[in-house]
Amino acid sequence: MAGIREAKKQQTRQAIMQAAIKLFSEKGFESTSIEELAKEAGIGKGTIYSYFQTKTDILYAFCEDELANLHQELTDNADCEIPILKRMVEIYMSEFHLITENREFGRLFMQQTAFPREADLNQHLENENIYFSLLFPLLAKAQERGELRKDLDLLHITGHFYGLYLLMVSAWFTGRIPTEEAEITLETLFRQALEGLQPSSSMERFV
Amino acid sequence: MAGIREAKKQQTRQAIMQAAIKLFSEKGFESTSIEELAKEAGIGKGTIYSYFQTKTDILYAFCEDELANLHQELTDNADCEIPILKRMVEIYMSEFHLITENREFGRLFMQQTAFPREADLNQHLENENIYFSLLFPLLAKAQERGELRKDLDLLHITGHFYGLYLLMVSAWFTGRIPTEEAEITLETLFRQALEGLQPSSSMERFV
DNA sequence: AATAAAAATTGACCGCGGTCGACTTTTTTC
DNA sequence: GAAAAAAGTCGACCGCGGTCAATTTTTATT
Repeated sequence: MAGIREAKKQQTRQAIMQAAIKLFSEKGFESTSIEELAKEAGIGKGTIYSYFQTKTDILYAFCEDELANLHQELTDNADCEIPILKRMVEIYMSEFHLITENREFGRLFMQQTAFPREADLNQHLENENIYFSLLFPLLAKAQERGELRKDLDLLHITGHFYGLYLLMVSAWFTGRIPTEEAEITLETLFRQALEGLQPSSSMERFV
Repeated sequence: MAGIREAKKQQTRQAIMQAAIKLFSEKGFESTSIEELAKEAGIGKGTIYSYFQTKTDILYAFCEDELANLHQELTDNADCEIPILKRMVEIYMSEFHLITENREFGRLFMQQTAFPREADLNQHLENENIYFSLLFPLLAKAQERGELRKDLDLLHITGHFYGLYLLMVSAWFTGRIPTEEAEITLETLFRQALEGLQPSSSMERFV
């Protein structure tokens, strides 16, 4: 039987993930040692390292699973026709929700996502592409509808929104905004971005 | 003499910083052990921990020194009258320059600045205030000149620019933009922010 | 079924960051 | 200036993340 090994590997990987979810949730990431994790998963310590390169990789694997689910969900009921502002807030807030669920996971994940180690770049770019494939269609449609300027690069627009999201999450971690204000803050920032920071010609009468 | 102890402490602190700059530059942050650092500074390992709480704190202390110098410099020749776009690009690019000088320092610093550990929040907020005291006057003046909308919160405007800066730095770390494109990218993003992502009334003829 | 080759598992081991109680130096008290 | 108190220094020690040579398990070959 040629499949035994493959099947077992998947099983072991799952066992590690399950143990990780359990122990990380119970005692936190830092307080859980690799040895405990291995014991809980019913394997030896060294074996873990033939499934994950580092301890944090285990965490990221979990985060990416969650994120992949989320993106699938978002893609499935992708309604391109609702206003872009509302839609973008919706998308980013659902990601933000994952972060608030476990602050410590979230911190490490954001650190690694925004400013990744050189070694993790490939994996990072993969995730980014998933993102783009979700956002580009939405933004392109919005351009066609006249909600977004057509002379702007889609990449720059995506980046613009993402940058504002980063800022909001950063502000949350530093305690500058509480969880319940996150959404309104993000919406305000996005609206600012759409309308522009400088007085528009049509608004000159107010200035 | 009551001052002996104080003076010595400052001296020792400096010795640690000097040793850190030397060794971190020579062999990198991760490859330098606390024990080596202590030896280079001519003190015992444990003593380091009565000056810095963690190894990374030594790094941050260095970064903050650099940043404080930079901010002093920027405050000194603060010309409030040049266009806000140009001025903001200038300010953020000079900070970005510090980051490019040592990628690894930069990564840790950005990770910690944007998404700080709970324990470091106080220190973080202090730094943020220095920032605000630099930016607020500039932005307020720009509002008066009519370069920025007066109906927007200064905090949100600051955040908006900072968010775009975060995005640009993130894109640099992920290799999406090379060093020489950093400035033009930042300028593009800032201009987008000023003009707005949606078609302005005065531009409707182009749509 | 026997044997060889390949792959996976393991835990003793390493080096590191960080701790802590023992020790030394400085300051205060009288 | 002697003794007590306070502050500072130190390195053996701890637990952890991560490695690797030895071993076991699976697959390929005949």
